[in-house]
Amino acid sequence: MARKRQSQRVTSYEVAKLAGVSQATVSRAFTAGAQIAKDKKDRVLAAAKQLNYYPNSIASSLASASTNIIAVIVGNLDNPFYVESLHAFITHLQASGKHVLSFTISQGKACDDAVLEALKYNVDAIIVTSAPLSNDLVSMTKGAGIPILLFNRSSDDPTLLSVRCDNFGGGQELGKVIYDAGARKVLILRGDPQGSTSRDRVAGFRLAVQDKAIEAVRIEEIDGNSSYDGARDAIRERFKGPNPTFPDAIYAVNDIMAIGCIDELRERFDLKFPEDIMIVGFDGIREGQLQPYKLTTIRQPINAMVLKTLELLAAIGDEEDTVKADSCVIPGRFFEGSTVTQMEQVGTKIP
Amino acid sequence: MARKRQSQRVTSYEVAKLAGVSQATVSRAFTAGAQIAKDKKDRVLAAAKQLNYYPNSIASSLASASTNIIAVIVGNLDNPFYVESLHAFITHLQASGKHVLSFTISQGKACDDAVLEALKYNVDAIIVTSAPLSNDLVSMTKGAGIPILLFNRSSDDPTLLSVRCDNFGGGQELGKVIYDAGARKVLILRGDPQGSTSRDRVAGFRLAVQDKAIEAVRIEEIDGNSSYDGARDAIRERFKGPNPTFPDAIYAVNDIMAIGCIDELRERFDLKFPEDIMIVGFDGIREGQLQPYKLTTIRQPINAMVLKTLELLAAIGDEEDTVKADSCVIPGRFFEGSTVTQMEQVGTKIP
DNA sequence: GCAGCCACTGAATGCGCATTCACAATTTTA
DNA sequence: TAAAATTGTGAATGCGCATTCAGTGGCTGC
Repeated sequence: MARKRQSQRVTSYEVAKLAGVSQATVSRAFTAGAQIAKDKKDRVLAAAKQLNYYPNSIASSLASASTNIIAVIVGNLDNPFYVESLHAFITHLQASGKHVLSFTISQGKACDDAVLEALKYNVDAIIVTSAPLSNDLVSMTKGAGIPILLFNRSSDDPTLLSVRCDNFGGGQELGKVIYDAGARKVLILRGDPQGSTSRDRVAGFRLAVQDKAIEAVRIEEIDGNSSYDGARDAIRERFKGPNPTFPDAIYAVNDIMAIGCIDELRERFDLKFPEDIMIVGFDGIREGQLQPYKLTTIRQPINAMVLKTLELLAAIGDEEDTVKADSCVIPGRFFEGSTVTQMEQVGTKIP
Repeated sequence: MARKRQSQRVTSYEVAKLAGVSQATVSRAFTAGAQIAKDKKDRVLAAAKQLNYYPNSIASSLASASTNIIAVIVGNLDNPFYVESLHAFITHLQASGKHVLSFTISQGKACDDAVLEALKYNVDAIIVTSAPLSNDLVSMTKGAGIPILLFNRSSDDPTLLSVRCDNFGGGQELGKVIYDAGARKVLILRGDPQGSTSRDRVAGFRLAVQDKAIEAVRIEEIDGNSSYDGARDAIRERFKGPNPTFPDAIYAVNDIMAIGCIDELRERFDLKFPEDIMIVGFDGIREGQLQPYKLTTIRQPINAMVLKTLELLAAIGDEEDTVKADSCVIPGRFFEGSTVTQMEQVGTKIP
């Protein structure tokens, strides 16, 4: 049934016949940098245009063992951060003649199935953004010689390359900001408890506020499931009952949860930010910068991270294993919104 | 250089040898519904597992002329509506064993390049969400026998299948709501002036408010580029200068522009919705339902639209051209937010 | 007991292209 | 001018699998 298609498609043999050359020459005409005389190439291209021929990438992939397809596995498209990342990957890969095979994983599931599918298609590389990965699969990708890269997460496996933001450093910076703004009672909204990202962001924050031994900071941690709804639920649960007491500040380890917090606290308690309570997020998603939020956060340099990832990919292609894993932590950038109380600038100017 | 990979990969011949069968039998073991005895199949699968074999989909695609890949071309990932659509496509296609090759098109560009790339990969179908398409390309897809479907847009070409929301009807409904709420001076924020979507939504709206001959409605139209920033710019421009006068209501033909309007008007004039000015959007994106917006809108049934699209795809596979194009307009659903003045309910209950 | 049928299997072939190899047609060098 | 290097080309081959075709063996029914 699907069979008729192949007869409809023009092949390089037909072009070769029309152009009066061999099929090999047609192939060369469409291969950048191939050895072919200019006049023949022109003749081939003219014949190809006349017949409406375009190369069959599938056949080409089979013959050359390179598909020009990159698999991008996205953990959670409900989080705009991953949407923006996927967008950046598609845009940049498209610009360099590659293609993106997209997979999504529902929250909390392993991405093993997606990786396996990607392997079947012999993709040139696999990029995993969040989502856990089993060791078996990693060894299968190694067996297949297909590079696999982690984006925005790290792994205990040191042979796995990963590109991520400096989550620890970013957390630290936010901790400092929150402390300097005077918060001494802080609620931390964690994301995925398994994930390295949430863990690092919390650890950096804690270090920063505990460093300041001048005055103790009381910290409480709850889980927000890395999602808007999860955050709202967690906040609702935490502050249920009559007359809840609020912390001085909330640190949500990603922006989408911070937004959930704000919405929930505004709706139920009509709280003002930062007057009643301060809040910071992490990621720098567009939604956080909408006028009703103006969230103070650490902006992840998505573009730089994506470019770095693609750079690594290219490097792997060149010389197998010479890539240093430590070069792949990129600093985030503090974004001053209006959800943290402004202190007098003098203090922060001390070198 | 990329060459070594192929030697690493286990092939069906090796599995065949280990299992003591022919390669053809291995192929059958991995083909659902193929004629193969149970014991042989078990033996093959065991051997495959032992060798870590998995079929090469590229080779399989070449041999069978079906890739199980669907190209999804997304016009504008800055608009959350398209993000949600892409997400839905990926999720549903993944569930049925298909794969998504994603392309994005920058605003206003034609999607010809992406279509051509998709053709090269011999995809099973091409889905285009927004973005214009040249006639040449359409005929090429026909020549290649690859179905092409429009999502959320229509075309003058009647042979092109398209699935979309009832934009005209939705616009009409919003017009009615706005009129009934008492608005007599309305500003319409158009999207892409070329696109059928914006046009239909405006036309329906106009019909509804002009229908009510009781009292004339003054309508003004400006362009918002279908984007958040575009809407903010348009609003800023429109209401610059001292003491601008505002309309009773704004109709943004999509939610993301409505949000841009709200942000701009809040920030510069501290307007309240719906007290100072009413506003409605179209799409029903998640952002519009955040607590600070609660946008009144028409929600596009993305899931239903996506499922319908995939259904059409399946139908095309079965029996060439028997698909009726008119069955593909799906009604949207009015979502009552809090950006339109509530009227007493009595009036609306009149049959 | 034999024709006929069915379920299954393996050998062979081709999908469309890239690539290797050998060779012809140049051009360069000795 | 002969030899060597260079460039360009076509024939042949294989990438890994699905599929067709021609069986083989077991079964049923008469």
